[in-house]
Amino acid sequence: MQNRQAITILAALAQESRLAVYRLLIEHAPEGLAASAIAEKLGLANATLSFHLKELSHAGLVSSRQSGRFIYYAPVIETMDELVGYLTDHCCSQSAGTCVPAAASCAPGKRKSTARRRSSSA
Amino acid sequence: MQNRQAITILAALAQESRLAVYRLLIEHAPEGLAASAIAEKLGLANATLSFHLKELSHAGLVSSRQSGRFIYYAPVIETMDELVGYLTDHCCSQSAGTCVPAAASCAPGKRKSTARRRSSSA
DNA sequence: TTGATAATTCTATAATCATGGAAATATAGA
DNA sequence: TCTATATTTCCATGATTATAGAATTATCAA
Repeated sequence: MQNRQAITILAALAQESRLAVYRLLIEHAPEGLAASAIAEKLGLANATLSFHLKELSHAGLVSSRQSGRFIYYAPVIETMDELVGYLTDHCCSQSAGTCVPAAASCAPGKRKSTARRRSSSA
Repeated sequence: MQNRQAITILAALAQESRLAVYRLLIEHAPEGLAASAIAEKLGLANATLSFHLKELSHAGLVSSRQSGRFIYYAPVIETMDELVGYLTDHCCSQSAGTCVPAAASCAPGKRKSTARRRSSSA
């Protein structure tokens, strides 16, 4: 993960509406929700939601797929995995202490592998 | 973790200078670095760094302790732990898939316990 | 106390971002 | 095709944020 990408991801999540959207989509992972359903559940104007979904997509935090007239948005868990890794990268490397690297995941049924995760995880 | 706190933490990290400060402090966990050392390493003006350190402190991402004329700043790992938990909370709860809850940690020597972590971790 | 160093606060400016109405685009069904 | 529905883009407005010079506060050593 590059610095600029991490900033983009963090900025995407550091906003009330977008964080609510993301967490709602996490609940509905992996299939996701249609934009109209998100707008209704969170009480957001269409234009506002569209703006925020674009930000989340651009950050790689959500993906979209068309199904008829609906566009379904779903979270991309790998992105969160990588972000957490980046944030705690090289932890304590300049110190004497031993360190447990970070990991984050939420994969339905199967655990998606990323560069950094706790060794004992399945 | 409350929604507002998560926003504060994410916003604190979603800025180039602050993310650089945080990652630098992570490297130097757990003892941290003096403000002057941070300013020098990252090439930031004193006033600018002070502004950013206040944001990071306010978010609970760093702590400070005075030592003579120096003020040492160190990362607070527990905050990152809790944030990651919050971000992937209730993952897939509205779906059929099984789900591995998230965890993040970087504790020198000992693993700090938080509300949510992978069950198999030490 | 005096001088030097460390860090913060004050302040103004420039830049970026969130919001939603209105218009435009896309899809589906009849 | 025509109509209804789903979503996005355009645009203007208000609000928030980053930056650093200058002044201020705090600590130490002599």
